Amino acid sequence: MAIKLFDSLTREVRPLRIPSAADPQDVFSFYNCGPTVYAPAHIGNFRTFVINDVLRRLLELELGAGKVRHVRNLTDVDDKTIKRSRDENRPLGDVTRQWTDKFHADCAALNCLPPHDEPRAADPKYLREQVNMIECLMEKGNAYRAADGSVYFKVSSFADYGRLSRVRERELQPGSALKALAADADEKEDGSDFALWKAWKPDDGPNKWPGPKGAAEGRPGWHIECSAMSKSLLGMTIDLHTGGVDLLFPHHENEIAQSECCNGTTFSRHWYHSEHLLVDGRKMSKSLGNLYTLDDLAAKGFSPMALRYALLSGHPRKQLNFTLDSLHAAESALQTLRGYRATLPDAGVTHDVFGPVLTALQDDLNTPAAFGALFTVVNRKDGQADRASFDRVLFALGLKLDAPVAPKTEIPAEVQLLADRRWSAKQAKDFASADALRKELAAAGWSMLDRKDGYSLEPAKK
RNA sequence: GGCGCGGUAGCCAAGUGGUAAGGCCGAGGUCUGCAAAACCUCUAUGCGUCGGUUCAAUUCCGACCCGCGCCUCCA
Repeated sequence: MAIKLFDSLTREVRPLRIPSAADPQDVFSFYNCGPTVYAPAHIGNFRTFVINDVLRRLLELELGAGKVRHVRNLTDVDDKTIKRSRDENRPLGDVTRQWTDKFHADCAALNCLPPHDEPRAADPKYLREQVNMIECLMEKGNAYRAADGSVYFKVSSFADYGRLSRVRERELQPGSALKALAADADEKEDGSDFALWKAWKPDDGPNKWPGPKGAAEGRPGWHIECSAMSKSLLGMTIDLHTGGVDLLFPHHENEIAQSECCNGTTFSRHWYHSEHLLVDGRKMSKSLGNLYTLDDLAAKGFSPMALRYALLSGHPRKQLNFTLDSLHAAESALQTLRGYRATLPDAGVTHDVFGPVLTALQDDLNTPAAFGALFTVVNRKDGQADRASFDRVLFALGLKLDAPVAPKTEIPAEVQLLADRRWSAKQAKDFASADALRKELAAAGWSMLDRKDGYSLEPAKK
């Protein structure tokens, strides 16, 4: 069964290309715009990466692991990374390595499969590719050198510009957007042109590289990295390009312009954009102070797997309002799945009762419907399910059901004493005292869990 | 102002022209001395408002109200 996915360009749900099974060279090429590594990624970033991870997993299940090539880039040279390096007075490479490592650790915690390639924009190999592409655009008359040695893409040279975001149908809000347009208007021939290469400025410090022929030393613009790295690793036409909705314009619009002008062929057969995660009903932002990282949630006692579940609990193409409540719900739901899995026989069932879960995912990545289908089977408890088929859908969703690591909490001596006294009272069948002591423990913030042969203490749940 | 998305039970969230999946919370029960866990049962005559089309609308159409996003380097 083919995977169907909404295509942002044609605005319809349509099947993804199926590579030829007979041709081992024919693989499904999938490029996902990655993070800028200058700070920890926030949970909104991870919504996109988790959704893309489910897509990757689904493709592997559908086509076979060897038939999918997944690339996700790292933006490690841009205004923000350079600013960080300047502010902290350390080399750009140190800064980006630190945050790349953190990103990888967070992805691993969220059980995201590593992409097959993870190219970096500042990698000399890919800097060369970017410069090549800019030179190609200059030769073809799609780009020009500005007075300061920067190079800009000439938007008017590409007739198809704006097809993805339908930017031509929009009218700019006077005041806000127009101001931004004016920022570097001196250097551009036209306000809508965008930078391919940025000439070095003192603020850039030591971060500069030889530019395209005729241009000044400097660094690549943001958009060109994806065009160049995608071409280098996946070829001129790829099967699928994804990212968050905010990348639709201008980033992806500009990528199309660069790639199609340089290569003379279709850039991507399919475009997919996941919607934003909101917090408190608003987009996350530093200025609103509603930005969470994985570490913030860990500090509140939530597991990364609960976040993964919560991020998938809304339809990927709809805004999802994140709340701490949704994390509580996710922890409980995961616990239910854990208990259920323990009841399953290893194998030996003739038909796959979890088919509807995968069907929901294949239908435009409907993750909430997939969870619904999953729990419908779980609740049936008709003995028809086996562990192998359950694990298959868990793989698709990327859910790991390891027992959560209980945070080690020091038990205060007085709490331990109360617990010991209660245990003794219980053994002596002095239930009145035992109950009173349980209340004292609760007041101290502890729950005492009785077993036949002893007890354990846990911090009381809220 | 332009472009786009959304409003479904206490919270979250699928879905369909023919009478509302699922998760969480909550309630009752079984089991435990009690508690916890586990398991069982229950929980929207209703899908923003008002009209229209239809045998039938939450689902289609129109108007309106409310919320959110994007509009040149934010996933």
